Amino acid sequence: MPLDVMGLFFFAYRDFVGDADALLERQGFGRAHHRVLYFVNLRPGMPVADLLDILKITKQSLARVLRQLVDHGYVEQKTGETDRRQRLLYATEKGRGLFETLSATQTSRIEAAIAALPPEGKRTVLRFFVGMVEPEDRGLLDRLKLTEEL
Amino acid sequence: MPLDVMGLFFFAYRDFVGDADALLERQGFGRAHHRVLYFVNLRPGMPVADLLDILKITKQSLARVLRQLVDHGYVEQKTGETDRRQRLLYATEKGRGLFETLSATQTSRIEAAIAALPPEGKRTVLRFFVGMVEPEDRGLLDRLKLTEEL
DNA sequence: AATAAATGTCAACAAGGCTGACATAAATTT
DNA sequence: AAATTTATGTCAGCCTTGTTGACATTTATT
Repeated sequence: MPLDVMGLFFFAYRDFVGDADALLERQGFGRAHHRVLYFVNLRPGMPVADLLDILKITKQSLARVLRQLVDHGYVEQKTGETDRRQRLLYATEKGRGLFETLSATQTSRIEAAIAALPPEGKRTVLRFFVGMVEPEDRGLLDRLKLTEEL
Repeated sequence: MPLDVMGLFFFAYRDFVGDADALLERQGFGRAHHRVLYFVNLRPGMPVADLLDILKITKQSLARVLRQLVDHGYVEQKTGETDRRQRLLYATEKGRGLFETLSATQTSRIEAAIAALPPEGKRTVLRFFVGMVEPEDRGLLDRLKLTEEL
């Protein structure tokens, strides 16, 4: 059993998400808000249904978090042009600012970890991550343009 | 910003932990129980304090989960020999069995992802993970013998 | 006109984090 | 020997973020 991979995966993810926790708390937000901010910043104009597929949570859970982000002016919703039933999600200027603050420590941590690897290190790590994702979701990774370096 | 690493890290971890969720639910357990089972299987005889350091949760949170594991016969506690204040944690035969069941799908997922990488792939990934961990906790990784392949 | 889809909302519940306060036994320090 | 510290446990209550089920609204599709 690859016990070492399991364990180190746990520690790495623990410290990766831990970076933003203190900052989030000050805003009265949690990790769920951070995840929404990440995807809304990554692909502005994403419909609610896509976010539900990505986060794999229920719409009720998402609604609660999203409402707070909208109410506090971090995210705005616009009616879709081609399909007017959709609410397309956009980060506001304020939302982009918060996301960048939250990401600053994560970014340094990632860049330091990659800098210590051999030349092809980043590609290898990204390929590992893709390999860990459910095959049926790999197309989604492409659509989100997360696999462009591969 | 290494947005791709952030996103793929999220998806990979989501599907990694998701593997065990269905199985855990049948036992009435959750991810917290799984994490305890992992570390108790990895290093039998671990004192409670070490587990608290690792999981970075409060003793009250751990106590709840640990109590259920002990009550259902998956984990047993023995008084430390050198320091009789300590309660050393051991997985029972039943606990080892459950852990192996929970790990089966995670193991295949990890092995498949690594098999698709170049020869040095596993080492690169492990080194990345270590690089993501807080420097002050890297000694802990060594003590847990999670860095032996590096 | 009927149905389906995208979204929102209300209500109730559970897991698993948290804090604070207090208790006990064993080790260590004074 | 006494005082203090350490390792652990426990009670009580709170918060975030997940869950299910039911129902409403608007817009698209059939």
